[in-house]
Amino acid sequence: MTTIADIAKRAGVSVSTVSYVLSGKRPISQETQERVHAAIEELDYHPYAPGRALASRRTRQIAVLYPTESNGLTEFQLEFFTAAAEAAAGNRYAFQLSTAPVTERGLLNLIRGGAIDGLILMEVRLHDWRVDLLRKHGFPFTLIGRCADTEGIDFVDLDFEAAAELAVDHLAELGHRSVALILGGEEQQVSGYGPAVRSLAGFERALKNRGLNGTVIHGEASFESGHALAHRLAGMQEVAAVVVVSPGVLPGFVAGTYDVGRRIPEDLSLVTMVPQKYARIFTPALTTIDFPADQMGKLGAEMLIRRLEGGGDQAAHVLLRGELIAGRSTAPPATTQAQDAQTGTVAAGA
Amino acid sequence: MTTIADIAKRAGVSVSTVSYVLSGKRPISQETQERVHAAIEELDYHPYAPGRALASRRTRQIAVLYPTESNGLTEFQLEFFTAAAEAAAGNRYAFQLSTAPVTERGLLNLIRGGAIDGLILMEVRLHDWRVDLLRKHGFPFTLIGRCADTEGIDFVDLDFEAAAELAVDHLAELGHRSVALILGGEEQQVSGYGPAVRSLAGFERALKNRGLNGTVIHGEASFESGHALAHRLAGMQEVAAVVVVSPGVLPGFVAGTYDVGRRIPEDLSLVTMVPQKYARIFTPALTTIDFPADQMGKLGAEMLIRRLEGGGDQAAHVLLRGELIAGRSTAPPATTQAQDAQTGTVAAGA
DNA sequence: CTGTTAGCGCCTTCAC
DNA sequence: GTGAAGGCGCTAACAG
Repeated sequence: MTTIADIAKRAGVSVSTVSYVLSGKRPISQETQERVHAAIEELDYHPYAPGRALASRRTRQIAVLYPTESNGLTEFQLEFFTAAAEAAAGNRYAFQLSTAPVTERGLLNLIRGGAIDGLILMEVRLHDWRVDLLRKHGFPFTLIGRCADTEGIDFVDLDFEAAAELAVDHLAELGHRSVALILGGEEQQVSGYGPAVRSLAGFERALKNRGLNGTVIHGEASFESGHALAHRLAGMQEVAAVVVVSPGVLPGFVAGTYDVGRRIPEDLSLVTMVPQKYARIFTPALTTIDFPADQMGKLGAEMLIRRLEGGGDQAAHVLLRGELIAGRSTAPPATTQAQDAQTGTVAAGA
Repeated sequence: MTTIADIAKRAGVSVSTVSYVLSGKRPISQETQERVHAAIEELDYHPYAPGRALASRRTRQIAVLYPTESNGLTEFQLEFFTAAAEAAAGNRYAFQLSTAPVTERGLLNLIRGGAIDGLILMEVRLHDWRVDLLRKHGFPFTLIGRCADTEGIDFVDLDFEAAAELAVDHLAELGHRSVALILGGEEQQVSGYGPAVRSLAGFERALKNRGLNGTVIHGEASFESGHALAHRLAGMQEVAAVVVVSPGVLPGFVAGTYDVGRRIPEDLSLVTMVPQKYARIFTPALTTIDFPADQMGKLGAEMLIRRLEGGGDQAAHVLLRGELIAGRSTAPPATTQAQDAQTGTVAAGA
């Protein structure tokens, strides 16, 4: 194996010079640089990461913690991961996908093991022990979603409160006076799962503002559960408008709705919160509040990396607002034009 | 930071003893082991990966190479990744997702950089330079898909040839005499993309066996392209049965089919090759040949790890066969029973 | 602008 | 069954 010592010898310089040529951390004469680079070419040298990591105490690896048992958003997650991985690669960082360590011991092992420089946390709870632990140990991290106390920590989140309001407004404008909200399991409210808690808050606020009637329904993230919900909703005659927040129930819910003989949008207006790419799979295309998963992945990774590179004196708080894209699942034949547009509001502050 | 030296001192033993207690690579007396473990507890020691990696020349990291520009199967990829990540974690390996290095230089950097022990390759071509390069350098890897010469290399692949036959048989039994096959872009045939090449072969064989007429159509992996294909197919009156191999065209194709006033399955029988979970999203649920993405991810990771651990003297060749799951997209109201079953044939040999 | 050198934390050969 | 010691490849003081 070729090492910098070989390069040094070949180029007639010292090892540190080679190291500095590579890192650029101190000025090296043009001529020396060229000799070193020539040697690197000739000997086909590739820096050896573990050596580097041991000496510098940095691995240029980041990881995303994604608990598998979570209510998989499928399309969303994939876009998120690939965008994050690309952003990482663009900054010459490796991107690691970790599904395992939900235990304190596991997480400790991860951050003390020295294999990664920073972490991206998903599925964050309002009060999340992982956040507390990372903070306590001073380990760099970024949240996808956010906890209650965001003092000094980076996050990028979706504005589910605004999204729920937007959804209700949309349905109200279609003439509905009674709207149902379908969330994930009730334990999500209890455990303070952001999307569940905040969309509920936005929902209630919008109802009040508009003077509408509302019903909140919980369902598990499975096809069967969604299917059952459709049946249940069919029994509630007065409700012909529904907002589905939990993506997991969606396939079953839509299928179930047709199974009970209700058509979308003729008999039931539906607004969802999934990527447009996903919403468009359904027939007819669902109306959705489209959140830019790829932007989140990119931002999440970049925020973390910036912090790792020392640029993160000020915490970055990014709250993305989703845009409502009408499918054919709500109103009389709305626009079906493909549009990839999306908007986001970005705010920085402590 | 706590190191094994600290542990050694605390336990009153030498550093090598601590190391051996941790690795179990040589017999240590019960008593000594206990003292060491006690010290580890008290000092809250966590082994430091880079040190370990530098000394042992192994990182316990594997990576999957996933070219982003590929025709993303979304659902499939996500299931695959998470299953692979879990399998890796189960064997105490970290799982890395790499989207970047399509260049020879990038790949060389990756395998010479020492950051990973082995690679999983996706989107393999019949003649794939990456395979040649890895083979030449003796770097451990596993294929998802397979190349022409699989001598001595591990792979897990889907049997697209059998799948295409199965699809045609199914359609023939429904009474169709003329069947269309929708593939991805034509360049996939040229570049020898396995799924495209092999499903075409199976398609043609099945046509011949059954004495049917066939049409082959290529489309890009985009909504718009799929939409256009539906229009095009509508112009071919005699064809009321179609097999869609490329998942990318599916959403657009289905939407387009409805847009031209054709119903599925009443006016058009459709068989696809996507995960059932995905097929079920469509309304009505699509008939699909369901490949177990999670099994592939698990197997791919495990095969690689087994090889890394020295168990891989014999190359493992795994060819998974998909099961046809009838949705409501083909025949007169077929079974809609949810069934998660799947079968696979496993063959070992050089 | 360049060289010398002492580690980074751990593994493993060699000696006992 | 246990110790001692020499690296693994690279970085970053410290010297000039």
